[in-house]
Amino acid sequence: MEKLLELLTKETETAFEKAGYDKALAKVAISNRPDLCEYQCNGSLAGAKQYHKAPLMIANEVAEFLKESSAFEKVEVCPPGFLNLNLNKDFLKDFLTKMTTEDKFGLEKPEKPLKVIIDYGGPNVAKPLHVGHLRSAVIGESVKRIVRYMGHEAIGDIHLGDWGLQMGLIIAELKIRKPDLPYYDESFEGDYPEEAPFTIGELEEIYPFASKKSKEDTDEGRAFKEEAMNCTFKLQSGVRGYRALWKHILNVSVTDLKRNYDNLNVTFDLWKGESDVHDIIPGMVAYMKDGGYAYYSDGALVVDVKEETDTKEMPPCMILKSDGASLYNTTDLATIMDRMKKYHPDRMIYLTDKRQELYFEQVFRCARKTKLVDDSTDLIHIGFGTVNGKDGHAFKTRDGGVQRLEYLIRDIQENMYKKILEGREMSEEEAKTTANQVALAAIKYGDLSNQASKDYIFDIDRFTSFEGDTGPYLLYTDVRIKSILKKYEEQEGTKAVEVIQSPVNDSEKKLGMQLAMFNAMMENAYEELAPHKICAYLYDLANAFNVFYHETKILSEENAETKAGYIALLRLVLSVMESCMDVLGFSAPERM
RNA sequence: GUGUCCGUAGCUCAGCUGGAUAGAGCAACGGCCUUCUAAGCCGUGGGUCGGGGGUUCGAAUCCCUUCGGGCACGCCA
Repeated sequence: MEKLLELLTKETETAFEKAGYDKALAKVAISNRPDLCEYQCNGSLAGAKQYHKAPLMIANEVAEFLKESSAFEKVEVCPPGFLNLNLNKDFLKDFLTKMTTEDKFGLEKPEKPLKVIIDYGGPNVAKPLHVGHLRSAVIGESVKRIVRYMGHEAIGDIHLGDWGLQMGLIIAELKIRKPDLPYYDESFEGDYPEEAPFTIGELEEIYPFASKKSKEDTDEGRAFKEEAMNCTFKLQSGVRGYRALWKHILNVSVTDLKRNYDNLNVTFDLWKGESDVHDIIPGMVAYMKDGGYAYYSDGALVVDVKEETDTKEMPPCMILKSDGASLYNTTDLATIMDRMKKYHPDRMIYLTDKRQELYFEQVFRCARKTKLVDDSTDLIHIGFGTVNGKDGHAFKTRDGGVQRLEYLIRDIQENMYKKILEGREMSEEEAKTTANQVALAAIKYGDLSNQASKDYIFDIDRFTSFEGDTGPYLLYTDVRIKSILKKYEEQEGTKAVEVIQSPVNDSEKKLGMQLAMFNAMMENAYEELAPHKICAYLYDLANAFNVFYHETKILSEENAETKAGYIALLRLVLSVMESCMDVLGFSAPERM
């Protein structure tokens, strides 16, 4: 269905044309002077020059025709030529009624649904998630849901870091710690144990230990690094025992990652990783050489991605290091090739730290130049800012270490649990479930309500506060509505028919107007891939509801029709709110 | 050096495809619960939108310049 501002613009367009002016001037916007009017049209000012006429005259002429429109209950001309408009109440009622009957509140379906792959998460195997992984997961999940909500096909891929030197480091260290395992014996032909020879806890300890050892500037350190590289080579060459050990590492790690992402209500359709494209890299490299795209520069194989229009320096995209080894570029390009072959997506969206912007520009240009993708596929990088602590610097624990995501979440959950027990009578079990739900909303809303591209301060006290522009506030509002609806059903049963009425008071109208913006807002959030727009809308909607709530006695309303109308309005508010929350990746409890 | 992003109230941030008096939240202060969850609502104070120039009837928004800060710039990811 059409968007409210489009419908209103149609009315003003007609009036502009009838008065003899270009309808392109007729755009209606939400008023920035709510004390004067609800909507405004500034076209008369813009058209003054074109028509050599005072804007006030144009506005007056247009206003005469606009008064015939049934969409407005007030049309006023304000010097120097503003058209101030107020919406007709029945027009609003009809619009809201239509919203309730249409799928997704009247959001238009795409003519041709796109296939979109979203590459987010990007954790490394055998390394615990830390705060830095939060944004990719939270924003990526929301972007995926936005794309899906708009009616497109979205495929989320976690894109694991599962193939590099890190794996060799772990294997080399295991070799030292558990030399009796059968995996290193290349003459071994029996079956390997099904059980992994380590736990996730051990794995998480081994990796940093091995990594540190390999960087030591001693004979032992250098020898260890060499052994790790050797192990990496054997793994990548397909040596049976090394592959089996790697599988164990992968399985143990993925199980743990799934658990962590589940806690965040983040799910992936594909659990692909760098290892999945290992076998197609040689073919891709040959293709780039044969096609004349790639050449050797300082020993490394590169593809030039500089364009004539560039004003900045643009280093070439490196395909192979001078020692012949592949690097991140290589697997990323091979992944693009693989995805084109298997899925042929219309878009690929990558979520990483914004510091990788130039890198992705190079990769995308290279993919296009070498014709791994054609013009029908968009490649998009969403670079997000850093999560900082209250001091404005990168988020750290009290002792200066990297904060594990799991612990951070646990702290916030406990914090919420205490607050809920303080404020409400609730069983311990319900309080715990509710606390986790509220904690998730606090974290996600705290993150998503900022523009993705900007750095932001992860202020636990602020995010977990139940006051102001926070996740918990939204949930609280949602719960309030549920509570009223529940009481209403106890009073009236479920058989009463509720029909939205024309608003009688100002706060009710404001609430309705905010609801009416839903489809335009969602479309805009999709176009800009900007979850923070949904957050802002949700907050405004919750605010509008709370004002309405305070001014209106709903359940004690004596006129049955009016009361049922309120209930219909509340149901709409609730379902719009919950749809928004779902797209953001969190939800509200029944009570809190 | 080249490029890029940012600078808006004491703090955290919106607004940036140009419109009237620049908005929220927090913090401060003052009101509102015998009535649907006060985790709420209403109100007060608080800003030469980093500085300077330009375009325009009109600039936080567009252009130029300058200051301050972040980040990135071939063998990391």
